[in-house]
Amino acid sequence: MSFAFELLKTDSTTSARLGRISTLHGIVNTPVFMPVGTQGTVKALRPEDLRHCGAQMILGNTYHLYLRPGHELIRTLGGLHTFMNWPGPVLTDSGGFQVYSLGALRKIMPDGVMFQSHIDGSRHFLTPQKAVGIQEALGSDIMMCLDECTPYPATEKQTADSLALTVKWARSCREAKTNPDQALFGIVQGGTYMDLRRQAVEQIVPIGFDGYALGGVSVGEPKKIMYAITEEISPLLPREKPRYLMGVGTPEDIIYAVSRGVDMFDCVIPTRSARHGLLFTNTQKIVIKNARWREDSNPIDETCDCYTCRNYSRAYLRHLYVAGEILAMILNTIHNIRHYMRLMENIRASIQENRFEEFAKGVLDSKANENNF
RNA sequence: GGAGGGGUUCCCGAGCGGCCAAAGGGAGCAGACUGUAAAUCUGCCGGCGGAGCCUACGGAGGUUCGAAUCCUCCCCCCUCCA
Repeated sequence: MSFAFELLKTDSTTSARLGRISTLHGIVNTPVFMPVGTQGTVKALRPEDLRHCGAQMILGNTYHLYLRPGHELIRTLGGLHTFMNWPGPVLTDSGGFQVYSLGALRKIMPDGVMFQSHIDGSRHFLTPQKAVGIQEALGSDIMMCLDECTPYPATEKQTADSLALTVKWARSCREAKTNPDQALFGIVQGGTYMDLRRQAVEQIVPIGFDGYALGGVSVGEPKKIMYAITEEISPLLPREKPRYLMGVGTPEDIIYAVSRGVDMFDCVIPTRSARHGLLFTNTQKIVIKNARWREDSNPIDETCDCYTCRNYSRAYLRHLYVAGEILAMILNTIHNIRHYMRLMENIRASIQENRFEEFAKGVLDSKANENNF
């Protein structure tokens, strides 16, 4: 068993935790933010860009890689790490999010999900067993259970039924797992119903996973609810296992969740926003296409050490974006990912130095000033 | 000199008596994006605080209850023939 989690430190005033995940492909310091690389690539970035930005672990996606190019092909070519030339740790999502996001193209059944491919319309039946099988073929370091990411809004009955399915599938996934070198995480669902969330914990944890995820948040519910779920449920998860808040989030969301004891995050926000021209800084969000940057010779963020900020002006980045140049997406993504990685580095350092609460407050205060821009 | 075609809102371009401040693109301006069907999507885009009014379809007249649309003259542009 090459997967392990070590809890190194817990913050004295909050529930923030400092930890270390060991995998066959390397060490991951937590709290960690994992850039999303759905189709075997973090869009617009080369692996070396990711490394230079400080990325430790990235995501891949079961559903997408199964459809194209096919998990057996990837297995034949040496697994996902080799295939995509990313030697570091990889976490694969199970396709559970696609159960949600491809709502119109799938049918949920007791034993799995009937998907209609968004690529060519062909039909595919994804079961918990298959989801694990695909992820074993991909060779990811952390596999996720197939779940149903319950949509918002959903009635209590719908949510309970959905949760029952997720729990049942979690057991199937656990049983289907054969490779001891790959970790498998369980996922806590339960929508916006706290009782169901607690039940989910009670039912998922005993199955015995290497880590636990909080899923089904950031699907359109009010932020308050997401925070409440995080606050309530995170402490109920086993202390000695990594906690993963799926699909989250904004820098503010991450800081909040870290303060409640969450260790792992992933989100498309930094990468997608970058491609769409929204750039993060400590004090403001920059919509790079805005006319106000037309003649601005400053970098996106004076305090940023990324390749983009060290070499290019806002005016140039605006030009590239407006002109529709590929380089705009590359440079923007490098910046946003580096921004997120620095955020996580700062979070880890502040926990280490027992000043996380102060750090969090500082960041949130400067974020609050965004409204002034 | 002769024959034909054309000048529409920032640009291209439809409209060819009322439903036209004028289709559709583009440009411009702004917004959204949370386990990626996303280099995507949305809104605004003549002026004046709105119902409304004003200014607008090369220019000037005219016909008509009503004109970007019909008529007259003028000014430009393009193609072909001499």
